[in-house]
Amino acid sequence: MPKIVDKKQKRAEIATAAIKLFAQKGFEKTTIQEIATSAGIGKGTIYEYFKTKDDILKQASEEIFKQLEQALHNNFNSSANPSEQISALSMMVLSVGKEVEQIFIVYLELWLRNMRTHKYADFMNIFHVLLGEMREVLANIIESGKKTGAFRADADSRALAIYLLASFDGIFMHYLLDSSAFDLVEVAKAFINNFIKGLERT
Amino acid sequence: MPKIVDKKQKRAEIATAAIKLFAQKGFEKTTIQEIATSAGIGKGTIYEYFKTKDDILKQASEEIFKQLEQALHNNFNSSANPSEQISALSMMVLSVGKEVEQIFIVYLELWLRNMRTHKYADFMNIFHVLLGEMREVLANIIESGKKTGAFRADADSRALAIYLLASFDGIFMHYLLDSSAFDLVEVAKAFINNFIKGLERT
Amino acid sequence: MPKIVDKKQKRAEIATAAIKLFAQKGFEKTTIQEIATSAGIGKGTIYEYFKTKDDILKQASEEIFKQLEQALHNNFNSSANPSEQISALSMMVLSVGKEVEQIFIVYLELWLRNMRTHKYADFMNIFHVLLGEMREVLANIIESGKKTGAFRADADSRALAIYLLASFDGIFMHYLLDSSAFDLVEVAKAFINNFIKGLERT
Amino acid sequence: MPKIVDKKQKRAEIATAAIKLFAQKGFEKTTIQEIATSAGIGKGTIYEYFKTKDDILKQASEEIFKQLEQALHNNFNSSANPSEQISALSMMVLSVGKEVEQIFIVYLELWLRNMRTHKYADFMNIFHVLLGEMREVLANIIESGKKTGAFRADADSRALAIYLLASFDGIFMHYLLDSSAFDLVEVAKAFINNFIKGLERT
DNA sequence: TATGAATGAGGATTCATTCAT
DNA sequence: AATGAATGAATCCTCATTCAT
Repeated sequence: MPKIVDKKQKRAEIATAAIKLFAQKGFEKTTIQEIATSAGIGKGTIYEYFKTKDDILKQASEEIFKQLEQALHNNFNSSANPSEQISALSMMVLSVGKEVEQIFIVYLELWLRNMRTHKYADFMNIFHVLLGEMREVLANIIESGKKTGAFRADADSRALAIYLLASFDGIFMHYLLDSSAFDLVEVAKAFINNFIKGLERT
Repeated sequence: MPKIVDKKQKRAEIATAAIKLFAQKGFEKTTIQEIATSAGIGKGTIYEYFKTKDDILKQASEEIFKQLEQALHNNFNSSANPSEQISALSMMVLSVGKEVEQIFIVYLELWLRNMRTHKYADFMNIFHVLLGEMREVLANIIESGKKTGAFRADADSRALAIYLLASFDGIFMHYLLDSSAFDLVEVAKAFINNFIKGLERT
Repeated sequence: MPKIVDKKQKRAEIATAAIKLFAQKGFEKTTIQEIATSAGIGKGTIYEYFKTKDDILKQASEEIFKQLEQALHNNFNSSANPSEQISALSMMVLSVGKEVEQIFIVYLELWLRNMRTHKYADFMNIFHVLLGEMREVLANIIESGKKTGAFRADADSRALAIYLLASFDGIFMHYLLDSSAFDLVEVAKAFINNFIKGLERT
Repeated sequence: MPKIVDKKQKRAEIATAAIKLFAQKGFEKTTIQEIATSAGIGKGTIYEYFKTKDDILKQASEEIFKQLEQALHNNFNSSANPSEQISALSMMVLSVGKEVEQIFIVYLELWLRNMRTHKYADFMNIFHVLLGEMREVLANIIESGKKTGAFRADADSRALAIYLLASFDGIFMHYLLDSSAFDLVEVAKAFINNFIKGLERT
């Protein structure tokens, strides 16, 4: 009887090794040999777990979205008032910190790929749903603020939610290009604070 | 020196052809042959104008930043009050429209490349400067608003400028992935409006 | 030694599975995995019965010649006069029918392999002997016809035997390429009949 | 301006080099590198002339049929009486000699490939036509013999033509497997002579 | 100057074979 | 004995780059 292996686990392990490399060098520039070496296995073994190189990217992206989702669900507790909730949610998203940097870079590459094909390929769907959910959550918070009278009644909650979420990608992108240019948390705090101020009734 | 101009012009032409392809397929997946064909010249001729494939990307990125810069400088006239200036600047950046979509995709790929190397390679420097300038312009507008008393005195103008500019990339990125999900201008207007509201004294 | 028989039997079973695949896809294009799957066993198990992939081909060819031989010996009964014997032998060879088509294709591939190496490798020896025997049998029939005065005295029995046997491969080959082009038995009958006519004294 | 090359000629040259190797080692076992080396060019250059490895086989087979056709058309002159014509045609086919041995081996491999796919792929079509023509020519000769009263009126000219042509492949196949076993021309002469005797009226 | 023919380094993928269980 | 996980040698093919014309 052959060695018993948790195929799923091993797939995930390889994907993790791949993500690191994809982040460092990009998908195209990363070779199967490098992934194998990084995963501590033989080149051929990769093909026991993945059909093609693209398949690795697919698995890797699933890994990524799983992590993103987890990071979000773990950290967010919807206590407090709408203003605080927005602030908390924003900080949470942006403070995921170093461990997600790599993830974000691959995430950006995936984004790019999907931009080009102009359709949500496999994996991107997962994210599409996640993004939709987050927009909803955020819009609801704003709506609830409007209901309590804390926020302007004329605020377009969906539009604001969409843009605010998008802005997270933007600031992260700018931050990762040159992290010495500014302090991410500080800048974000100032901005989110201003965003909330814009919402609040006076 | 009758050929000098020609050479420069041809470089630009080739770069333009390249940008289109880079946007469609990505840098790695675009072949020299394709660029040559698209530019209507022979494969070997490319090397009369560019040292390497990377060199084409460099020229392409210069082309891109030239266009971005032009788009910005052309449209922006610093009339009116700070609030209106912010609004105008924002709309201008975001309303560049279809012709810049391709540019943006390549711009994103360049961003990704520089994220990975963790240093501003050649071409990126140009952008670094441009970004710095824009941050400065925006921060100054906010500062001037503070001076006139229109804006909160405690507003961190640099932080807000940094984040607002970054947010443009974010929303554009989200928009280009799925342009049917929302109306870019509408969403941006609502958000910028809120941003200004957050700044204004009450 | 209870396992000995099993082992032999299993070898034969695997070889049978292999022959089917070799006929369909050719030896090179058939993978060990496919043979294993087709035989209903694990890939590794193949190597309990065969040293290498070539070894399977060897066994398969033995299987093939065993079948060919059996088909011949079963059907041939040397009754009647020389003319009838030739006719019967010919028809027997050619009427083996559908079940041997697969066999013939692999047989042809084996032939090709041995043509290339310009030596009778292992398995081919068996056939070499079989071919020799058949030539002998056929030549003897002709000789006996000459002795009884039924056949021309100047007939070169060995040459005719060699060629006639070879012609069976030729017509089978043509038939298998496009079995709709002609009726094998009908064509063969006409030809063999003419062959015998050529032999008979007038 | 680049080197001017007769692409067609070079394709043929490479195909010729390939045929030699295909005959020696078989298509599957012949590597692109080997073909390139044998053709005295670089591995990559092959792909300037052929899309894939299969494409080389296709070109090679065209080369082969061109040669076969030429060999036949060059040598056959329809003089003399039907008996002599048959004799001449047969000898011609079989006496093509050494230079066609290689060709024949590849021809056999092509045959095998097409047997498997059960359809005439590209190249095989050419041969199909050639075979049809030859059957026609041969059948016509027999028919003309029947008309002059030299041959039996009841001879099935088409069947005999089909089989006789097929027999050429058979005897060649046997001869090439072990050319020391018999003298091809001698054996063929005896056989063809007998074939004609079978046809002739008595 | 312009070109495309030539090239080989490089990379994805396949698969026979080994071996630990 | 039976198995399939692991492996790397081997191979096809791509493509940036060079260079002769």
